[in-house]
Amino acid sequence: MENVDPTARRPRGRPPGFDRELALDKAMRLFWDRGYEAASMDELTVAMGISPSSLYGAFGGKAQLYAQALDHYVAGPGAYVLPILAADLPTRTAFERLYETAAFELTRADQPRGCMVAATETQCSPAAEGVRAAVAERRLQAVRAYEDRLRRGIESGDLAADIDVGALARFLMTVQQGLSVQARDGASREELLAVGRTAMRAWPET
Amino acid sequence: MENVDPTARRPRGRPPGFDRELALDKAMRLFWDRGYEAASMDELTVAMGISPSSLYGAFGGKAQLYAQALDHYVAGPGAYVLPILAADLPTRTAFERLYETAAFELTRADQPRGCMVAATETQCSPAAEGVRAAVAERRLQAVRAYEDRLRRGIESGDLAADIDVGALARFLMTVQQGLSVQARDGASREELLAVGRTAMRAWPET
DNA sequence: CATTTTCCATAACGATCGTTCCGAATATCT
DNA sequence: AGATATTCGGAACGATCGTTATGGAAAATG
Repeated sequence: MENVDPTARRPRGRPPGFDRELALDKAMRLFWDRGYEAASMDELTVAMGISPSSLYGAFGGKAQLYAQALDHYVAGPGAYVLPILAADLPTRTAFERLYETAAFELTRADQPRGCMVAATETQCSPAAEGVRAAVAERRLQAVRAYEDRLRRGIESGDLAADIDVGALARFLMTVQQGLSVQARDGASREELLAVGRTAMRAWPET
Repeated sequence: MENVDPTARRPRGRPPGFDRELALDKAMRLFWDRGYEAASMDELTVAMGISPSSLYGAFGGKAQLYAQALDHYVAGPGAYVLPILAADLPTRTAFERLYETAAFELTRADQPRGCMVAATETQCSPAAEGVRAAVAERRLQAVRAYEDRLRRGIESGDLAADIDVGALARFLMTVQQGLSVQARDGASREELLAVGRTAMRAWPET
């Protein structure tokens, strides 16, 4: 934190007239709900409560705003994933909890449905290819995080050493992606929970 | 078939200068690759080899063209699903084969990657809400087809009568949707096959 | 209070969006 | 041949896209 001290030296000119974090949060929610291309600058500026010139001054442009909104998502509404993987739980329990939490988070009434990363930006115009690639990279990171967690499970002995870590991690991610589509299509929390429980039946015998 | 007879009576005016089915096929591939909104009329007319006026005359407009392209997909590249469900196979074998075939179809070099239905149009501008709803309805139909197949399995005795048909069907569909995202992200055929095999471990004991 | 610096609302930009209009082309029917 | 019917290519439409330029308001410093 900085600049919370009222006596702190402020820069020379007129101070910004909006809360940067709050504006970013509004942008995140619109991108999350609509996707990158379907969220227009007009809608963004209205949602954020700022003018185009302010948006460009503070964030750089639409693509850069999306990138920051994506970070804001991963650090905010999507931040539930890593702590569950990092927690001191049996490996199987960790993924059970991951799906339970996902079922809850993907269907919250106070948020757009689904995940901003899992199943978005799979199609786009050539102009948005950069954004698509950035989101796809996030998905790849998630698979790698799953793999790391599974390897840790093997090391700690609660997962057989001969399992195909890549295949299992990719399967677990596949279910997450499918859950996100289902959530966007209006599936209920209970339905997602049932899907997650069914998926966990694929867990390898120890 | 009709109008294959060369002596058949032609309608009054100038005959169309393009093959309607072929043009629809080209449109389908572009929509399949790009999604509805990211495929522009300009690109569509170029890909189809016709002018905007011909497109409107023959298909009605962009949204109607998409609807017909979606039918064309389901009757064409996406037609592999229903025969597998209808085939006289053990229920479990049917879904094993479905995933094997999906892994093959979703990664064909001569087609856009992924499925045109499974994980597309989950986000869009308000103007395209109708298209989004139409694709979502197709997804719902697929889940229902899975449920029907599972119920048939219970009747024929190769599936326990007390299983949660809805949950299992939805899980199977969830995996299909996730596979489509993976395919679009560049996953290999072998990786998708491995995911499918892993998913089938969730199959209930008989 | 004057000056300096920054912010921001508005308007305008060129490009592209989906759609429509119009004249020329090409067929059949009388 | 002339009238009629249908299609086609291309230009043009209004709307909206993301972005930038302009100019005045606001709040700091000196």
